[in-house]
Amino acid sequence: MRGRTPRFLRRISAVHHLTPEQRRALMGVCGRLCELAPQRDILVEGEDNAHGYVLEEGWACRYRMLNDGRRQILDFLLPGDIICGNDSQVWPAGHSVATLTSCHLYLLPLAGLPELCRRFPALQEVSDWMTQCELAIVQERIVDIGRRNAPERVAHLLLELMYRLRPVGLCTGRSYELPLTQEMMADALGLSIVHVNRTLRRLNTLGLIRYLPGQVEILDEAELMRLAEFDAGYLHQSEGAAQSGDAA
Amino acid sequence: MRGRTPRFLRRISAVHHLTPEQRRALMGVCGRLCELAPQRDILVEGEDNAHGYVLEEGWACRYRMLNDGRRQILDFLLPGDIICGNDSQVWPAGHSVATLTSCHLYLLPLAGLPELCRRFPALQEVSDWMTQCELAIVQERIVDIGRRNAPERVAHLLLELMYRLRPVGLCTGRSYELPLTQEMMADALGLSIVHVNRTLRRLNTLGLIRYLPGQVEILDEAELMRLAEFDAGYLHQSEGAAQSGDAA
DNA sequence: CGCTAGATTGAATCAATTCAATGAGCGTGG
DNA sequence: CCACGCTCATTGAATTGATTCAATCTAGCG
Repeated sequence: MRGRTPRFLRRISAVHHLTPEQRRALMGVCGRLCELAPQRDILVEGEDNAHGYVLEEGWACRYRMLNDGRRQILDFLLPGDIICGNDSQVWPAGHSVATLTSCHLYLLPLAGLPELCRRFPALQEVSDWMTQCELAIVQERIVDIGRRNAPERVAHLLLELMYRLRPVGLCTGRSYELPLTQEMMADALGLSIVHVNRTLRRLNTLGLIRYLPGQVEILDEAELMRLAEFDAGYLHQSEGAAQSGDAA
Repeated sequence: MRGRTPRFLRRISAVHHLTPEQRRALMGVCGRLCELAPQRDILVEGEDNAHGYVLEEGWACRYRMLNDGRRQILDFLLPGDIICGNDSQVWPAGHSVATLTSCHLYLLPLAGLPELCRRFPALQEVSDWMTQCELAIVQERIVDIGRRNAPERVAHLLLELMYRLRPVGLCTGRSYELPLTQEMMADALGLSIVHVNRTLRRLNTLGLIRYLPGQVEILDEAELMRLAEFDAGYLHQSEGAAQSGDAA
């Protein structure tokens, strides 16, 4: 049964009440579900993008490349997230978006959205909320990279991912699948691969997490939150909804 | 004569055409102009904010504090910028906003805005555009802090500020007033004060900039842009408008 | 079985921080 | 008018967190 409701509706519903009519309207603007291999660009920096996507399954990221090959991942995109080329149509995208794993996504033509939001002011609110979530996440990342050391950064990322995966049913208790290579984490956290490795290893040894490539379990959530000064508030999830998970 | 048009209208007009009616509507929602001393909190992290502000004069910033006193500045706010507690009403602010210099600002009650945007779809576009500008700026900051070294970061910041100050008439040719202490720059760039100092000094010596506390001149813009891989596109200014300055 | 991508570890190096002083500019009060 | 105290800028020296370089190890795969 579960899995029938698209993940993005699940994610929205955890925070915003949607009438059946609004759900239908949202589903209506989505194109058909398509599949993409890992490591494929979805949106490319500098191009104009007439449509976005809804990520139903798999992980993706926003990223920027520097000339000499350095990469910075701006944000991870998880199932249920909506991917707009940041800039509704007018401005060329300032960054690229790529799949990290194989993904299922709905095409989302942006043309109809403004009209839809005008017809359903509640959807304008939802849209604003999503934008604010995104903004809050990148702001938190700035604090991470700018002022937290490696263990704090890694801890913060692992907690953020847990809290974001919960509402879409991808976190069982305190463990979840983490389909990121250490290189991807490094590119998101502004660290080197080697240092991410050492840091994960250390958090393992300290008994705060159990990390195995592809899988994490948060062993000592309280201590990890203290270490990272993590406060889930910035994710803008409602209190109750944050608890719902597959296993809950 | 100049200065009569509020800076935020000037900033918007550089990119979006506004009808006289829309201008009046925008001015109409602004409260009276008030003054604030330097280093005063405008919005406080964790509080609900029923209103925003329009920054007419002076510099401010969004920031987050960590428990041990580390500070991260997320974004500088310049004259003409609009300051909403990120989260329209519903969510407590995830960060604080404070003045850096003494400031003049209009109070901006948020209550009326959604209705106004519905009445003037063009204003919804303007609002979205502003949000996207903000998002793009913090994303660029992530690249800065995550993957650029100190000289690149400082160069990038100085260029960004120049390009942002131009449309509001605060950049004369290639020099502008920079009312930031080196500590503020350090907190924005994820560096230590000492290192910011050395880096500014180095850029001076290299002849790329002329920095004196309170004042910057970009001496070799081309080389500085190459160094920082700076591309003003992310600021979402229209091509032509970017050229207008007090001295132009 | 050899190949490749990713993970892991040690050692050397380096960019940036911290610690510690000094200097310059400014406002205030004696 | 000048001395004191404050903030901010500047510089040197020591330290360190993180990177780079270089191997080795492992698992999946044709």
